Amino acid sequence: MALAHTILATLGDEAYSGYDLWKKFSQTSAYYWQASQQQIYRELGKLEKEGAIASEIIPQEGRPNKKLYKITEKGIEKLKDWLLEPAEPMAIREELLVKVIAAELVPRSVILQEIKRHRQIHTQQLSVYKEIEQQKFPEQVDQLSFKQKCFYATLRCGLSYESYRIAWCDEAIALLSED
Amino acid sequence: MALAHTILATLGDEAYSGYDLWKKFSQTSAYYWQASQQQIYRELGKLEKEGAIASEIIPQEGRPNKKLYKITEKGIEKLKDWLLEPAEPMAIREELLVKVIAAELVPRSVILQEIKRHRQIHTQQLSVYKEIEQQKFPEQVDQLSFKQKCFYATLRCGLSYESYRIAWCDEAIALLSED
DNA sequence: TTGACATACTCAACAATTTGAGTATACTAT
DNA sequence: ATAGTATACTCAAATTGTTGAGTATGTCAA
Repeated sequence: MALAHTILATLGDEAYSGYDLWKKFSQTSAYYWQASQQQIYRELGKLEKEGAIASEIIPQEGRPNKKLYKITEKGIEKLKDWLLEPAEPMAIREELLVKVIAAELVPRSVILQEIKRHRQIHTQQLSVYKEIEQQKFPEQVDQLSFKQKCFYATLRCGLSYESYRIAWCDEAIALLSED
Repeated sequence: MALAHTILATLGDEAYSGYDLWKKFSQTSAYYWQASQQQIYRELGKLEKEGAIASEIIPQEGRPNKKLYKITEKGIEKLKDWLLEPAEPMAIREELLVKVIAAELVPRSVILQEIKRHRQIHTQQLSVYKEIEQQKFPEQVDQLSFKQKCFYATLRCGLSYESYRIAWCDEAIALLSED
């Protein structure tokens, strides 16, 4: 599964503690994979057991010690093997659409309000991504390294995802508001 | 969770057997919720246990008997209650993006090939949705009933999702092909 | 006549995800 | 003073999702 591989990919760059990974996941990585704290800790435990990552306890003053994880040779091999396997596009599972399907059971305003709320959330997220784009990628894209381009591609995916969602919300609101 | 509610919403229109639901899910409903046969049968069992749906065994000649499920009053209430609760946009979990993040570990052609393969799958799915749009909604959209408009809105979501994915694949291929 | 495919469903096991509580320390603002 | 927030992690339980086998019958084409 992909959480393990996302962690391995992240640890490929530098060492992280579980907590650091969680923060990174809730911030920058949110646009390609989402995971809770508990999931990350458990996955780290599994990966260490199988030898794909190794930890070192860093004593800290004034705050709890942290366990810093690094990827091992074995982990890099595991990641490479996975990269060579094909992956299927992920299934769509969107609660809002299920609600739209059943919308006739409640007053029309209920579903319209809900779509508007989602539009608002996506607009918010879009502006977060736009901020990141401006901060991290102000230069010409062809000046970037391959690695940076890869990261930029995922950010562009997040950006266009939010734009598509907003456009759909507008279309649906127009369609379902008519009398 | 939404699978139960998707089933309830579907049974709101007419009675279905588990097998019929599965077929409907793999065909028309694929663009808002996906579920396997086993998930559907298990969920039907749970829903019947809690009294949200009721079944009737239909003896058939020449093929196995089927268990037809209908929604109950209790099920309709359950569905309505759920419709009134807000839902959060679903988390993005896209394996392809994890692969893009880790792409530097393998030859560039590996990830480019994979993106092209995904582009092909999305193009295929887009044409399926376009076919459905032409077959089921050739008329003026404002002529449709509210219920039909709701269904159409979900189809439009599927259509624009596939278009967005194809556009992203093109962007990513262009970005990552440069030297 | 054999094998593929469709109908119709059940059972079991496992993997992944979510939810919530719990432990501990330290900093900061009211 | 104390409440909120951040750091840092663990444990348990329930739900949801995937994988694969198993049971039965009927149709259709090679």
